[in-house]
Amino acid sequence: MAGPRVRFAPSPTGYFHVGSARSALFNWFVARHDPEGVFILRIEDTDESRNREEWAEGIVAAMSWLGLDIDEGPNRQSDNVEQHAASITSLMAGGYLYYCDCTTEEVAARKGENKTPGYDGYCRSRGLERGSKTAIRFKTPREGHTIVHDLIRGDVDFANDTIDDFVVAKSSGVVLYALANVTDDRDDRITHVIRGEEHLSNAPKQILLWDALNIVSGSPVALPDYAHLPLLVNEQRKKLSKRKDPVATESYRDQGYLSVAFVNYLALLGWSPRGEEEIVPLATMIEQFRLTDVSHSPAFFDVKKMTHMNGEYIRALDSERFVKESAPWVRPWDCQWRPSDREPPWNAEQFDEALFARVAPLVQERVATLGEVPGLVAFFFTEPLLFDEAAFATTIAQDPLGQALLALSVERFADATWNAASLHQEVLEIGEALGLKLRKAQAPIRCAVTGTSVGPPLFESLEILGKEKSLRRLREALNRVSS
RNA sequence: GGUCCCAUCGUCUAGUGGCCUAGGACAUCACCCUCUCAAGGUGGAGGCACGGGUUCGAAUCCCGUUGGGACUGCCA
Repeated sequence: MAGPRVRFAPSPTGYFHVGSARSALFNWFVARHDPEGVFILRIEDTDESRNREEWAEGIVAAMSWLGLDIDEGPNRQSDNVEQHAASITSLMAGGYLYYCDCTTEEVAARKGENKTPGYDGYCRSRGLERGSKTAIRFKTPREGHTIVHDLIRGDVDFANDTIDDFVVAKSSGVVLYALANVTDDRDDRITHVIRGEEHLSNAPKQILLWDALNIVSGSPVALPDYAHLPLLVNEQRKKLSKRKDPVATESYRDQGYLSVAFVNYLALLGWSPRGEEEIVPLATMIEQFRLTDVSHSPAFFDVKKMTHMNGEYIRALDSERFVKESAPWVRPWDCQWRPSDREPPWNAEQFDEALFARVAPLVQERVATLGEVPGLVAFFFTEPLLFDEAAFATTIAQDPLGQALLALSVERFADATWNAASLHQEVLEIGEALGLKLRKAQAPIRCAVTGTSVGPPLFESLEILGKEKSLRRLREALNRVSS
């Protein structure tokens, strides 16, 4: 028996929605779970306003970043317009469709108090011919029920009389989603339709179309299994909105989320691996994933939790890999891909790759996203130093003891052996001389040398920065007080 | 309004009639570690929406209530 054939069928927009990413991932899981599974990408671009070339490229790029490799495609729905038209022709011939010239206003006006949902079927028996203003509607059966066999939710029962005679083709001739999608799914021999829950109410219409097509085409295709994924919601428990919520996958990439962490987190939204551990290898997810295990209720997209997981993934990288992954943020100029609007505060001349490699281990365990890396190492590469004025004021400017400590440090550092261990010892002693614990004694030096009160371990940083530069900064900080 | 979906800690979830005094993770609080900040360690607080059934026994099954949500386009 052949494996499952699944498709991810996004409509192009300006970015890749995280909800789409999750749908794509679950489809991909189903395909990869079976050695013979096939994952198809079909871009549904039939709406004229949604067919910009770069948008489709964005989808492919985002999926490639996520590691969701495609077996067939990307296919364009717009390449299938002939098949869509053929569906219309045969369905019309079979008596399943009719022309309708009602305007939106007329439909609404006639609806009135009527109990019938949506369109009331006014044109069904008018025997209209094709015209420039005629849309095409489906003759939804008035009797009976349509059952959606949903792998996640079980059987969902829709009474046919609650479904209106929906439009399958616009007056312009363009075939609409419901039919275009079904036609393509039939042609692609899709076995599992896995998509967001917002499509659940489309399912009975599509099943009706599928069955009708089976009859008129003379070549029946087995109905696919359906699986409607729980929605991704915001804090207000509403479907993630492109307006109000940060939903662009690309922006998470820009911020420095690792794709493996992103995927792992996404998988946890509506599904969970066996056992107590949530951070699991991709292969484990693929192996354990079952559509029937997907949860029924909406899931909140919790960036905080994802950030924590990303931190764990970053810390688990070996140092060399961390340096490599950080490249787009620390030396974007020689990277193929670079985050948008995130230039580091230094230029190619100031940056020193070897030096960065030495400090990398110090920052690796301190960041949750790669986008935080430049901020932590900026003092190594920028000149002049950028000061956190509040920190400068409390640790140096307004603290005579801090100034005394800096002065003493300048003296003693001049003859010090320049490595972290002995610098540590020096500062310990300088502090003692002034009656300061190391905690207090390191603060002014840190601020003078790095410009802030927080950062990588100080003594290692001094060692790497070098004696000359460190001493110069200590003096400059002192000078800064008087000016 | 109509149709449909959903309901375990603040959040994501484990749980498929007895193993549940409900487990884990994030967030949160306390303490430990500590040159700052993190990370890490230990511990704490925190949940089965409500009401009826069924059953010897229900977070788990049924019904109802309440509450949330999706859809209701000549968009997908």
